[in-house]
Amino acid sequence: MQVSLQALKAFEAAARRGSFKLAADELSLTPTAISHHISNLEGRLNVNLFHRQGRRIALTKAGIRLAEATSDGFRKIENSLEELVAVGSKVRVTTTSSLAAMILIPSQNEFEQINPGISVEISTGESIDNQSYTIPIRFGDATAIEASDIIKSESFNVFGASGMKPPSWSNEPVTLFTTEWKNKTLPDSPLEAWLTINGLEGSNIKLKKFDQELFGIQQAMAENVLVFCSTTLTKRLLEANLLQQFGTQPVKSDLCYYVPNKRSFETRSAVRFLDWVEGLLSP
Amino acid sequence: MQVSLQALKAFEAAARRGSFKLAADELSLTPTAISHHISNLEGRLNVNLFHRQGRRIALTKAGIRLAEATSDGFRKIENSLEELVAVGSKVRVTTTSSLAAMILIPSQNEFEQINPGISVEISTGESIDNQSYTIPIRFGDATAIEASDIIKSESFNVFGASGMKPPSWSNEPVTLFTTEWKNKTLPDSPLEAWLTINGLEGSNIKLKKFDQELFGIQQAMAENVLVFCSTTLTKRLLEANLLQQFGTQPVKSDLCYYVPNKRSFETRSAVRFLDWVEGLLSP
DNA sequence: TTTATAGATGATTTTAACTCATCTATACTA
DNA sequence: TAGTATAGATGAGTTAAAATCATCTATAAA
Repeated sequence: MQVSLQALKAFEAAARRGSFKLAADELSLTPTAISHHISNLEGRLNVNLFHRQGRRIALTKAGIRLAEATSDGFRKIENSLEELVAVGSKVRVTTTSSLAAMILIPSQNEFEQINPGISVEISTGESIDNQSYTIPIRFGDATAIEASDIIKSESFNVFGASGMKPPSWSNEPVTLFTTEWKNKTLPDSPLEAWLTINGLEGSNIKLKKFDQELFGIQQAMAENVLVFCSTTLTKRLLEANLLQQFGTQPVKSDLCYYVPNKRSFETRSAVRFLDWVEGLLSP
Repeated sequence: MQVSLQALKAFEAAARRGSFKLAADELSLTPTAISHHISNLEGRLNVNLFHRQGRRIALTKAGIRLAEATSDGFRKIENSLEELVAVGSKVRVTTTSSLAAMILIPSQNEFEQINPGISVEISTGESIDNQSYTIPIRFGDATAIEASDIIKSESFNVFGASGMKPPSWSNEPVTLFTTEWKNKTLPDSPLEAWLTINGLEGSNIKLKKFDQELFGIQQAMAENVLVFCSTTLTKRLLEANLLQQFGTQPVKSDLCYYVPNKRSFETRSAVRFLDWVEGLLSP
């Protein structure tokens, strides 16, 4: 096409505003630039687009036609751009209650301060809005998931509130909170393996099961009871000295946090956010 | 808008062709230019538009969305431009049979040779196609028409084939062809005024009336008879020595050729054609 | 009439766009 | 499984398009 797009943009603005000066203001140009663009356009098309009566201008019939097409065309493009800019400056994450409440939400502010211009929106539950461009961080079976999608493989250990005395596994019965996933297809939390590793198979343990790790951890802290749970979720609480470990060895599990098709997230904000979350969760 | 339209054009082509190189060929640019444009775009939008796997590229979800919008938008604009270019390179004229046959069609070729790139289409009759952008050259009452719309005011005179002897008005009866317009609202052809001016009021004249000047002129030439008609239509035939005058004075009339809203024709081809027609008809 | 404003026009300057040279990764070929 | 050709990325340098400035004209408002 032998005409310049900028000339068309100038024309579109001038046609819409009915004035070269107003068009110039809108596009942050001088009226001279608009005038040059339009006369260039008219020359190339061999068609007058404006009637000029001294300082007054009015669209010709041909100008009206072209103005309709350019307005529609540019509006379509601009709408799409605005949408993309909005998408590019916002990260929407949906994940489990536990990861959201114990890791993401407490760290959200830090991320936003390091990355001005990116706002983060965290939601939990059954994908509240099914909009695209929302990053799901799911909890699942690492053996069934593409390795490149995994953000963090889960290890488990026993934790207690920071003031607690170390438990004596051999003597009295010990109350231990643990989690039984609502989703039965998930691997169980690896309590047996943990007991084996730590030589505690025969201990007298009274289990209480929660369906989300979050609740078990909070309840354990409130009641001064032990909880068997993810090392990921407890990382912050350990660092803040609200939880403690008791010299036991953590045990690896087949559970993990992952993002389906992680590489397909194309906004740079999303990539940056995911990199940051991986850093947050790595030891 | 903070992104360049040229970058969007480059993106649109690359998205449509699925290759920077092909896009570059299409836009007569180097692949480097496309690459720069697209990475500029991605940077400004904070969104990746293509997945790159080495030398293979594929649109991201965001890229697909933007590609749809840009393709639609640019196509809309380009269609309109093509239409305007077509309109700008063609002049369509509709006029009376007489003007068409005796002036415009014989001169059409000359105009097209002086103005390469402009093609002329001449039609007669009741506006064969009511399309816009067709210039009507009408025959009408000069007293009822905007002065600026008039192309040529009509004068009338008596003509005969070039071999004829001058008529002797006073002696024998003279046969004279003349025109009676089908359209009764038009002023009559000014035969009375012409006789007065030339001092021939009492002559013995046998009138034969045609409803188009063209027919009267052609018939008069064929039968070696005099015809009272427009000086405009006979101009070419006089110059070609196919018709002659006999020393009589022409008489002005209220008839004229005109173009309704002449100034509203905005293609430069149309303006040039009308200027040329005026030149053609001026003495 | 005077003044202020919008636009046209031509020369000059600035900036954005394009290319060139170089490099990397991948696909094709032998 | 090198060897070659091709697509694209990257940074520096060049060019051409686009913007401005200065000047001028026509019109609307005061």
